[in-house]
Order: sequence, then structure tokens, then C-alpha cells
Amino acid sequence: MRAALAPTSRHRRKEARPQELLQAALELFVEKGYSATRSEEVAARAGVSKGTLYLYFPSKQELFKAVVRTRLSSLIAEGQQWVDRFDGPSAALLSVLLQGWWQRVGSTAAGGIFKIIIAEVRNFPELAQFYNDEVVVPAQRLIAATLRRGIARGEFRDVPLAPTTHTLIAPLLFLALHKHSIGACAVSGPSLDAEALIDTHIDLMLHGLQAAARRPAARPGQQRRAHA
Amino acid sequence: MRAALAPTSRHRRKEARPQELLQAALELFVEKGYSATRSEEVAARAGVSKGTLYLYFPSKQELFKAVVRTRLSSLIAEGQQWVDRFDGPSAALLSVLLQGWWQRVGSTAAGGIFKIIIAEVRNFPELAQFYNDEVVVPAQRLIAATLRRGIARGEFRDVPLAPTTHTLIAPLLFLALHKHSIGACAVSGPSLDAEALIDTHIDLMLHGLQAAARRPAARPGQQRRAHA
Amino acid sequence: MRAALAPTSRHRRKEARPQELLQAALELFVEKGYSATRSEEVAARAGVSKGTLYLYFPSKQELFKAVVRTRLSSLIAEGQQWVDRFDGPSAALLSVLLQGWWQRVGSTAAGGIFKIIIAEVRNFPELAQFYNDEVVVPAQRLIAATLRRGIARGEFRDVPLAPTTHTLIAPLLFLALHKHSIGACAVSGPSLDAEALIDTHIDLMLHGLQAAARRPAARPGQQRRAHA
Amino acid sequence: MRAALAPTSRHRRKEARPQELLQAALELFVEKGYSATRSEEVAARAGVSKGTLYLYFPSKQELFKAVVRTRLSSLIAEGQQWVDRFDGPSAALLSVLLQGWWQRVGSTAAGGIFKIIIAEVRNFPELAQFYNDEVVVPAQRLIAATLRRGIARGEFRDVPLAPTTHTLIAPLLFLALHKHSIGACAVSGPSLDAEALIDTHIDLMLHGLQAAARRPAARPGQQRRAHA
DNA sequence: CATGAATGAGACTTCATTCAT
DNA sequence: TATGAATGAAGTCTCATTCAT
Repeated sequence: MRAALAPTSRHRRKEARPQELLQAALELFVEKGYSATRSEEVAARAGVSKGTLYLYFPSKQELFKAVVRTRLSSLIAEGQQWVDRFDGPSAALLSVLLQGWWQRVGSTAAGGIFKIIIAEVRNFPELAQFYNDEVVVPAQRLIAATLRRGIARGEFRDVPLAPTTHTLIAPLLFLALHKHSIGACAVSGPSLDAEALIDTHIDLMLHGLQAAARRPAARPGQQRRAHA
Repeated sequence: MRAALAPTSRHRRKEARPQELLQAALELFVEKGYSATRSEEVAARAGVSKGTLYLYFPSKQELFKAVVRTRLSSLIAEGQQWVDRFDGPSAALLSVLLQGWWQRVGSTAAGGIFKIIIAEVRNFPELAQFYNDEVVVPAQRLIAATLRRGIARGEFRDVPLAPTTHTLIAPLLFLALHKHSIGACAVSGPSLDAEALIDTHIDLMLHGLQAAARRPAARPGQQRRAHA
Repeated sequence: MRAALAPTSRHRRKEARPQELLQAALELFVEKGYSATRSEEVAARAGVSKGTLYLYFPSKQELFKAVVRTRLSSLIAEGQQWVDRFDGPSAALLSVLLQGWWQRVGSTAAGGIFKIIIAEVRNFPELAQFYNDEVVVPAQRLIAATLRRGIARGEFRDVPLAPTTHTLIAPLLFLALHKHSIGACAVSGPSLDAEALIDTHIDLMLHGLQAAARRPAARPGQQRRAHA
Repeated sequence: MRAALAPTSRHRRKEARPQELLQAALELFVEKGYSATRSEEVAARAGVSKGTLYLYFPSKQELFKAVVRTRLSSLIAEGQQWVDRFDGPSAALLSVLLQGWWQRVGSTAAGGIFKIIIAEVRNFPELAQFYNDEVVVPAQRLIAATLRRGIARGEFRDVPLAPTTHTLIAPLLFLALHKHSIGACAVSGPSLDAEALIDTHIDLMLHGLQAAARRPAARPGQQRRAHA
């Protein structure tokens, strides 16, 4: 089934184990939260026994940290490359970044990591610094760079960077949070239409950001979708 | 016999107990989360024994629901009255609502309730419905009513209500979430300036909402504070 | 309302309290058993507060002993008088005793005391001797005397006294036990028809006891009721 | 690898655990009753820790149900086979059934189960239905089938089935009840001679049941033992 | 006498982690 | 390497009993 040089299925399994365990752990941590996830359940979902989990990760805490490490770091670098290479209106760049984040992160399982962080970081102090350095700072740098670019090119008003970054990111993060908490419950409340929400958000933001004179220009999300 | 005199210390304690317990519970739930808070610890912080807690609240879950009712439901009802009675520009009303929410909820311990909901609602399905009925729906009604008012009076563009409500609320909620999770950790990262952030958010929103022709009018947050 | 010399209603209440508490305790002990009965519930059923119960009985155990003492002793003496005075066929005497026991004891709340004894005597060692001396021995004496009378008069076969006494009594006691345990549950099983059962039992017993030659004589239960 | 050799001590223990736990549970339930037995104590008597008990039985209630199934249900099924296959006088069959019940159930620890049911079934409604379906109904079917057989073959009088079944069973059950309650206490009262009592009971019952013409026939208990 | 708020030992059950196999 | 039986600390909730009023 596999080429002669490929490792035996046994070896392959052995090498794949950590990834399988990390995937199972991510899913369960997102579903139930860190504390409420039982290590036996992680092992079971990865198709191994409880003892095997402890062969690869010395404790539940370390397993959690490994999940965070493997799932968040690569996502940041990719975005930074977009910003560095982009050559077009800043409004379009901002739109691409936010839309892209939702498609590649927010709407996937990885989006649930934010819920875990919000929920349990305070009971898990060493994670706080790690998450701040590894995720918060680089992500804010990304958005701030884009805003600075727009202001410098005269496309955006001269807004304060940090708070604006927050207002830009928060609704998206919040959407991911919602998706993995109340949104995951069978509640007869109003369900969020993520796509519409993101379009509206971007539209609103660009309205707010753009200098009065140029406002009619470049609003990429607008062509595809009218605000129902 | 006890007539108009101050109640005995025993009686005074008895009447104060529920509030003391609710306060202790709120603090601990916000600090540690719902599951991670031990009921004995709530009792201890209120200065009573484990058993006494159960004299006033039949279970940990009911204790939590009582906290939500005391600290959120009642304020939302109050806000609805504001909206019903308000007589002035919708921009001012929106600004008052958002600023007021931060001062009375977001910046206080009650703001931590959102973290708890986000974090644990999925493991306690009964809470999902309770929170949805008691908080989510009334709060969205509040904001939507305000937007509808502005649109009807020609002050706001004809934006879609639900997504706009989300973009208006999310950054504030997110701020509260941050304050009680990463923001509560002793991390050397960038700390959020909540006041500046809210001002910027409101400014940005009003820019985005207001009809082009009238934009220069009524932006209450703007007079008092320049965007740092 | 009461004669002038009668104590005030307050005093009357005070004197009636122990009886009211004992009555409430009997009912609840029979319903739930000793351990499962909460002392607050006993107090509530007697219309007083928890503290008051402890004014009259120093502990739940003493309350239980008081219930047993006041409810079992008088029942025995009454039966003995019947035996001493009876003047007729022994079959009729036996029938009267067994029927009478069911009507005056087994079918009433007092019948539940046997359940309590069976259930809890082993966790309550000092009660064992008391119950044996006060109830078991006198009751067996009663039945044995009747059998001895029948044998002496040539009405009954020469059966062994102790075992026969047991076979005579057990089904009735068992009926009482059943009434207060499984019989009190809403179970779709076969419910016992106590009257029919007692008639059949007496019939069977007299058939078994009576000397072969005389069997057709005196079977009191038989006239009134055919065996369905 | 372990082939036909004896299992390792670890494996041997694992297979024996459920039986050890059931035995310990039976003993303690009979000694103290269901509620008064602490699960940790059951584990300790079986030589394991608290947690291990829950590895094999999901709750105290399920543990109890397993005890009933192991010690009563299986024996009743066995008895039914006896009845179906038996080829001889019904008096002998009845005698075998009652004597067998005493030897295999009544005189063993399993006889104490009836005490538990009597004592606590009312506080555990789920157990009522379980016990009724699992024990009461099958056991009554067993005896009723035997009576019906005797009546059909002209060996027994045409007695009513349900009440007769009760009179047949009750003294045995009562004997078991006594043995595990008052009989288990160090009381200087008259102790029951179970063997004699059962012989007498069977003798009495067969006298009562058998048709007048045939009474002298087949009374198996009679040859071995005179009524002391 | 009477009350009922308060206590705290103790019950059942869960689950991260260890370790003999 | 892999297993899964075993452990025991910890969590929620109950209830007999006390005692200030």
C-alpha cells in the first residue's frame, strides 16, 4: 500500500500519535473547555489508551500548551506576509485580512482556542504570558501596520491605532467565541449570520475609517452582498 | 418588641446574607470560572460555613442564576426604560447606553459574567437557555430599538439591525472579556485603555452609522475627550 | 370552651406536644424508615420548629425509642385478655385472634412499626432486647397458649408449638410489612388482597392443624367468603 | 503469551473483582441496610479503594441491583427449570422448592436482601419496580405453577392461587427477615430453629393443601425429621 | 418555652495520574 | 511501547444538632 521505503504502519502510527493526540485534544478542549475535558476522553478520541497519552505528554497541562503552540503560531506569520506583499488600496487589504481570518481561523476549530484562553487563562498563569507574546502582540502588530499604511497613504483618517485595532478585531473574535459557546447550544435564540455580520462590520469600519472626501471608493465586501 | 429599633445583629445578618453570598459568588465565579469555584469557598468568602450557603440557594447552579438576575437582568430592564423615555438625538442615546453599560456593568465585576457564559455554557445546557432568555434577547432588543429609532428619524443610515447590533456590542463585551481573562493576569503585554477604546468605538460607529448629509451633528463622546 | 379548671390552650398545647411529636414521628418513621426521616420533618408535621423537638427529646434516637415504647406495649395485653376469657372452639379463638390482629394492628399505622424494627434494629442494638422482651415473647406466648388449648381439647393435632406459632403469625406480619414497603409503592405488580389472604391463611392453617377425623367441623372464616 | 498458563495475578484479580465487590456489598447491605452502607466501606471490605468500586459499578444503586440479579434472579430461573422438568408428586416438588430455597437463599447472606427491600424500597422508587419485575413476579409464577400442577393432577384441593402462594412463601421470607434483623442481635430471646420450622411449615401446608382422600401420600419432609 | 440560622462531619461520585503487566 | 486497573484527593450537597435571640 505504501512505497517500500515508507515506514511500517506501526511506525507510521507511532510518529503520527502526537498529532492525533493534539487534534483530539483541540477538539475536546474547544467543545468542553480545558478543565472539563477528561484526559481519558482525549486518548479515546485519538484511538489510544489513557496510559499512552502520558507517554507523549507528561501532563494535561503540557498537552494543552502543546495544542496552543502548534495551532496558533503559524497562523500569524502567514498574515504578516500578506501585509508585506500587498500592493493595492488599504481598504482592500484590511478587508482581505479580516475576511481571510474568518475563513482560515475563525470559522474552523482553531477559532475555539480563543474561547479556551478567555475561559481558563486565569487559572493557568504561565499560559498568560505565553499567549500574549505568541499571539496577542503579533496579531495587533499586523492590524496596526495595515492601519498605519492606510493613514500614511491618505486613505484613512488619522485614527488612534490601538483602540481602532481593537474595534476591528473584537467583533470577529467575538463571533468565534460565540460560535463555540452559546452558538453551539441548541437555544431558540437569534443565531448569528457570520457572513452577513462580517460584511456589515467591514462596511461599517471602512465608513468610519475612510477620510470623508474619499468614502465612496473601494469597499470590497459591498459588491457581493447587499445588507439584507 | 423590636419595634423601630435597629434589628438585632442576628437579624441584620440574616437579611444581609443573600447579598453577601451573591457578591462573594460573583467575585469567585469571575476569578475562577463557574466549575472551578468551590461552593465552600463562596461560603468562606461571605464569612459563613458551607451549609449556610445551601440555606439560601438550593444549588450551585441556582446561585449562579441568582447572580445573573441580580447583576444583569435588572440593569437591562433599566436601560429599556431609558430608551423608551429618551428625548433627543439617537446618537446621544446610543452613546449614553454604551457608556452607561461600561460604567455600570463592563467595568465592574458583573462584566466577568460574560466570561463565565462564554467559557462554560456548553457544559451546562440549562444555563444556555436561561442566559439567552434573560440577557441576550433583552439586550439585543434594547440596541435594536435604538437603531430603529435613529433610522426612523433619519439620523442613521438604513443599516441591517442584527449585524449592526453585534458590531456595536461586541467590542464592549470583548473588552469585558479581556479585562477578566488576559487582562487580569500579570502580563507585560499592552494593556487596553478601556475609556479610549470605548470613545473610539463610539466615534467610529457613529461615523459609520450616520447618514452622510448630517454627519457633523451630535457626537456626544467627542466633546469631552480627544482620541489619544 | 373548656371548663374553668382546664389548663389554658397554651398549657394544653404544651402537654400535648410530646404526643403530637410521637405521632408525627411514628408516621414518618413508618413512611421512610428511621434513618431517612429528617428530624426537621417530624417537627414540621407536629407543627413546631426543629428546636422544639429537641426540647422534648434529646436526640433522634431517643425519639425513636419513645415511639416504640408508647406504641407497642398496650397491644399485647389486650390479646392476652381475649385468650383468657374465651369460651368456645379453639379454631374460632385462633380465627378471632388472627382476624383481630389484622383489624386492630396490622392494617393500621402501628403495623408499620414492624417494618422499622426489621429494618433498623441491627443498627440500633439496645432496641433489640427491648423489642424481644416487650413484643416477641408475649406475642408468642399468646399464640402458643391457644395452640396448647386446642391440642389439649383434642381439637388440634399434636403439632410442635414454636414452629407452628411462627407459621401462623408470619403471613400476617408479612402482610403488614408488605403493606408498608412494596405495597406502598406505585408498582404495577400483583397487589395483595389482605382480607382474602387472611381468610385463605386461616383456612389453610385450620385444615393443617385439625385432627383428620374432625376436620369438617368449625372453620369460621369459611362461611363468609368463598375462595375466589 | 499467557496461553494456557494461569493468568497473572493482575489479571486474576481483575476478573475476580466484580464477584468480590458483590460479595462485600451483599454482606454490608444485609448488615446495615442499603442507605447506611457507605460505598467506601464496600470497597474496603473487598480490599480495594473507593474509586475501584466505581470502575465496576456505576453507582451504589446499580451495585445493589447487580447483587439482586446475581443472588436472586438467577436462582429463580433455575427453580423454574426444576418445575418444568419435574416428574413426580406435586407435594414432593413443592417440598423440594421450599427446602431448596432455604438452603440456597434463605439460610445464606442472600436471604438478607428481603430485609433491605422491605426496609428501604419506599425511599428508592426505581428499586421497587426493579425488584417487583426481577423477583416478586417470577417467584410467584414459580409457586403458582406448582400449585396449578398439583390441582390439575388432583393432588391438591382447588385453592385460590395468589393467597395460597403468599401463605406458602411468607413464613420462609419471614424467617429470613428475622435471621437478619432481630435474630442477628445478641438477644437472649427464643431463637428460631429454622429447619424445624420449615419442616413444620411444609407439613402444615401439605396437610392443608392435599385433597382429603389422598392426604397420607408423599410428604417428603416427614421421613427425615420428626417435629421436635 | 420556642425559634430557626448556623454549623461541619460525612455521603456519593469523578478523574488526573501511576505502574504492573 | 502500550495498556488499563487502581488510587485517593477533591467536589457538591445533606442533615443532626446547637445556641443566640
